[in-house]
Parts: sequence; C-alpha cells; structure tokens
Amino acid sequence: MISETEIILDKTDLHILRLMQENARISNADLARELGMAPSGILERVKKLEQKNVIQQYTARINPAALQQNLLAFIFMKASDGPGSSNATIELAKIPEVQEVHHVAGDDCYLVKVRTYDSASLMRIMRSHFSKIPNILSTRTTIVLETVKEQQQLVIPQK
Amino acid sequence: MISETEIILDKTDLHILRLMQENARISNADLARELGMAPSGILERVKKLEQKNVIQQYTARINPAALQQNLLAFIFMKASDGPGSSNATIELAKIPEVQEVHHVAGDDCYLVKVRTYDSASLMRIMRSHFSKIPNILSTRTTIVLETVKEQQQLVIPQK
DNA sequence: AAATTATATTGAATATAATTCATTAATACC
DNA sequence: GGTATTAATGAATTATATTCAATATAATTT
Repeated sequence: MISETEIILDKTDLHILRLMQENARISNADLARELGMAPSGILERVKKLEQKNVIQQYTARINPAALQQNLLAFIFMKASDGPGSSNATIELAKIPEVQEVHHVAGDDCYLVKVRTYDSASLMRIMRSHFSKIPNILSTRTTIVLETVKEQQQLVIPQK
Repeated sequence: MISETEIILDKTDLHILRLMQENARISNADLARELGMAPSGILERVKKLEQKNVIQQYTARINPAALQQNLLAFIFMKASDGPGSSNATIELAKIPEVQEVHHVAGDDCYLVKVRTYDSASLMRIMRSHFSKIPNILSTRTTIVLETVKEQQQLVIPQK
C-alpha cells in the first residue's frame, strides 16, 4: 500500500502523538500551549493524523480487576489452513474476549490473547467458539499468573 | 487489598466506561447527553473512576506502521529466581520497547512482548538489556508475521 | 421507622475551550 | 521566478468544562 508508505511525520506530529499517547484527553488548547502554536493549527494536525490512520483510536484503559476480569491467557493454535488472513483468524478476531490474534512464525500458527473472568469462562469460550472454527488442529494454553506490565504505548522518537 | 475488592460499579459507571473505552475524547457534555444526566454529575463520576483507578489512563492508539515499528515479538524466558515480582520482571518492565511482562504458569517463567523497528533492533535490545538481567537462564523468541487483531478493550457488562 | 449523616445530582454562573473561516505565511512544483 | 498547494494564524462564534450552593437521594444509626 502506498498510503502506508507515504506517511511522513514531522517533529510537530511526533510531539502531538507523544502527548496524546500519554493523555488522550488533553485539551486542544493545552496541546497548542505545549507546542507553541495556534489551537486551530493543532486541530488541523490532529484531524489529519486521524484521517491518515496514524491515530487509530482514543481509548480509556480500564483496570480489568475492577470488572473482575482476572484471567488472562495466551493460546497457541495450530491450524491446517495456509498462511495469510485465514478464516480461522477472522473468526477468532470476532470474539470480544479475544484481545489479540497474531499469525506467528514457527510451529504454532496462531497466538491468541484472551481475557475473561475465570478459567470456567475461558473454557466456555473455547468450547463455544473455538470448536466451531474449522481447521484448528490443536491448542496449547498458557495461563498468566501475574501481570507486571501491560500497555501498547509505542516509543516515539523526537525526530 | 480491600481497596480493589471494594469497588462497586453501577449501571451508570459501566455505561460511562463503555463510552470512554470506545472514545476517550468524548466530551463531558456528550457523555451527559447519552446518559441523560447533568454534565456536573458526570464529571464527578469520571473523577471518581479515575481516583479509584478504574480508569487507568486515556491513551491514543497509534498505528505502529506509521512509525515503522513493524517487528512484534513474544519472548518466553526461564529465570532462576522464584515466583512473585522478581527483580527480572521489574527490570524488563523498565524497557520502553517492552509492552508486556507476564509471569506465567508452566515451564517458561515469563512472557514478554516487545515492539521494535526490525529484528536488528530487537537483537540490540536483547543484547543490551536482557543479558544484563541476572537469573535469566534461557529465552525462546516467537516472531509475529501478521497481526489480525490487537486491542486491550474489555467486555463491559450492561449491569 | 424517624432522625441523622453521608453521598450524589442538579442547575445556574463563569471561565475556558472547540471550531470555523478569511487572511497570511510557508513550501513545493513547474 | 512565478504559481499552486499546503499549512498556520487570529479573531469571532459556539460549545464545553468546571465550580458551587442547593436539593435530592441513599445509607446508617438509634
């Protein structure tokens, strides 16, 4: 895709991204103050970053424990269909408790991250959804005992 | 911790969380309109959710490809120190390119998610940081070829 | 159950911010 | 070097955030 390659971000864009990644609810006025620019100019920049899909979403990170979602698991899956965006991954991605679906190199084909209440609800999801997806040959589940760090923030260069 | 257990979220809180998780830059006025409440009341609620650490952060999800951060890897590590928040995990968590550090059940002790530009920069991080952490016995790295889904959004019940 | 206390919500007022758009400035392109 | 394109400013308007006293609601105590 040319559109992906063409994205050129200057110092100002990176600065905006850094501030917004840290606090998405920063006001446009505060952004303008930080960057020493007019608010209207910042607004233009931000809109463009959204349009270009550089900024994909503004989201609140919610404490999973507050919602009693204490089970986190990584599931490795072998599937018989070839590489690329297979049916299996698309079906997996539809499940709301599935937070990540990756196609990985090596023996196991897919890596799936799932967050649920407990092991019982994980089992329920695996039975009700995974078993309905054809081509899945085997799964290997790794349960997380404790999470020390969990964020998606990128390292954003100064320039 | 009692503070974690004591958190009680009502229908209104959950509704706020749902809207904010979907769009963290929603205006307080729009939140109020959606919930049929006064803006001042909503503001109170949101502040409390922040104080109680239910809302942990507002963040912009940035397209990694826009910053040429195209390498994603999961690294399984065996360490000689016992379970719990070991030194190794704390050191790993400090590395900005490290997005996740989990302590997992089973043979491998830690699961680490790392995002970098390319395999060369991953190697650089592993050499410069990982090797300096004592107690790491071995590592096994899984490279992601393609990501189909990646988000941290929780399934928030209606009530 | 009434009285008391604590908690949450409202509504109005004020301060601050978002947004628009015409003008000016800066850049890129022939 | 002149023209076209893109970006930034500043002022005006509209909308929003925030505060706070008053009121309502819920919880607790006796």
